[in-house]
Amino acid sequence: MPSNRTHTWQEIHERIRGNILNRTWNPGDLIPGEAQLAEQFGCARTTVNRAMRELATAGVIDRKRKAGTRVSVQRTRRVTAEIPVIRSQVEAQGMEYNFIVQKKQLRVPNSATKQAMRLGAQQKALHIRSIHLANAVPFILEDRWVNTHTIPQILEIDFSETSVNEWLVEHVPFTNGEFVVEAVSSSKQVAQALDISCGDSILSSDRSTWLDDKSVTLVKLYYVPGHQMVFTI
Amino acid sequence: MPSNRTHTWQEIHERIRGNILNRTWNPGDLIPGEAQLAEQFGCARTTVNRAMRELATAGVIDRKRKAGTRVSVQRTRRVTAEIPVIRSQVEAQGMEYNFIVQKKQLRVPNSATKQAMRLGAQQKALHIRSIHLANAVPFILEDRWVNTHTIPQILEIDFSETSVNEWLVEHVPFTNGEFVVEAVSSSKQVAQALDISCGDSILSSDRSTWLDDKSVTLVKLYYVPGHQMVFTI
DNA sequence: ATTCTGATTATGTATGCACATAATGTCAAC
DNA sequence: GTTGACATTATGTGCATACATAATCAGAAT
Repeated sequence: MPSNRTHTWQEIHERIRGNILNRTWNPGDLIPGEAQLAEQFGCARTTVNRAMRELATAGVIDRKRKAGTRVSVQRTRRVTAEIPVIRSQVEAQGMEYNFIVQKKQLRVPNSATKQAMRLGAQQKALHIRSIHLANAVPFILEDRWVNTHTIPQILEIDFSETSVNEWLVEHVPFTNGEFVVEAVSSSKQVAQALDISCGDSILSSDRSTWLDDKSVTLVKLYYVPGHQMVFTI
Repeated sequence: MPSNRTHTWQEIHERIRGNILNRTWNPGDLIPGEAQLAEQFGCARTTVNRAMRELATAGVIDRKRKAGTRVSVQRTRRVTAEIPVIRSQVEAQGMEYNFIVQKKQLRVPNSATKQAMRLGAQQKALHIRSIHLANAVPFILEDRWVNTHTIPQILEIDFSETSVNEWLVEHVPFTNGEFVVEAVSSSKQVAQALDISCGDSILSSDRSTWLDDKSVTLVKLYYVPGHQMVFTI
């Protein structure tokens, strides 16, 4: 037997969204107030409020106190994607994952990196370059800097079993970060590491993560040609 | 005078997040139950619930009925970006926006496109190719298919003033979609349109949007070399 | 040992109410 | 006409309570 509750917030969410999609209310239109909708749907204002709140965070409607709620006009498309740990990404495709650490040294980075990580002129950081393999074939080249002032314990870790990537995800939290994607032409060095032709068009991503105002790590990934990043709208 | 309310859900949100970041609770750890936290913070369970719900949708914690709440172990990085209307993107950089419509014809698309839009063998669709300019310099090449069965009214529109892009955003809602990014080597045709060298590495994005199970539009954008897409984590 | 059943428990959500807060409109004072 | 005080209003949030639901566990039946 179904619940005797009149409506769930999700139903209201759907009905409001439906009214928007059916053009009952057009972009820019003022939607009836919460109290009014609550009466119309036969439920509490709280319930309508929750449904509306979710719609607002999804960018479907714009809300302002006193002014009321209106259907968003410029619905900028918000795309999202889950960036998985590389191991999962490989194993999800039924391939065997491996990695090789090419370099690992504590040194003073170049000025661009120093600036990006807000390091002092003579401060060193841990530089790690590794290749991620799928079924023994190069898949991603990783060039990483780790701020040893923020994460001093990383110097003690042996990275022959776990990749830096995985260790950091497991052990180091971060508060915010940035992820930049661009297309580059593979340099000789990158081409050799990934076993591709020099000049091939490949995706590269730069990720920087922060623990409050302290930089944690700066990673540049070079993907093999043809790699796609999928986002949902 | 401050409110005599004990705590806002945002404060609780922050305190819980803080406890996670400070490693008071480690990844995988079980967090005290809602009732317990409510007592500890001196507020209603509803308030704790809301804070926890937000943390859960942000991917910081995992919740399961009866099992309890634990700090997420595999914190897959969820990145998001707002993809603006191209005009805004250009004007945000203080440049003048213009566009040129190169082609516009109703015809039967190739099989890949037909499949992607779930069109019948002989069904036609509107094909529009346009160039977006920033300060009169080519910025993005757009290759678009519009499903005229879903959006028949588009055939009546004059696209000399507004771009297809903008018209669709304004007038056509969609329920879901996909956004794929990859790096490609510019073909002769693309290079000529964007006024770049053939073979340059450029970003290309494919966006498909749907109104329930009916395809709305399929757009391929070719960006100018060096273009970056920025996401926040 | 295995399966089934029911109790227990943590999260999920609806409701009525009260009050907070921002934006807006109104109206009087100047 | 401009300014400023005040009422009004729609959204925002907190609380106590009640009940729903999924997962789990313990113990009984087989």
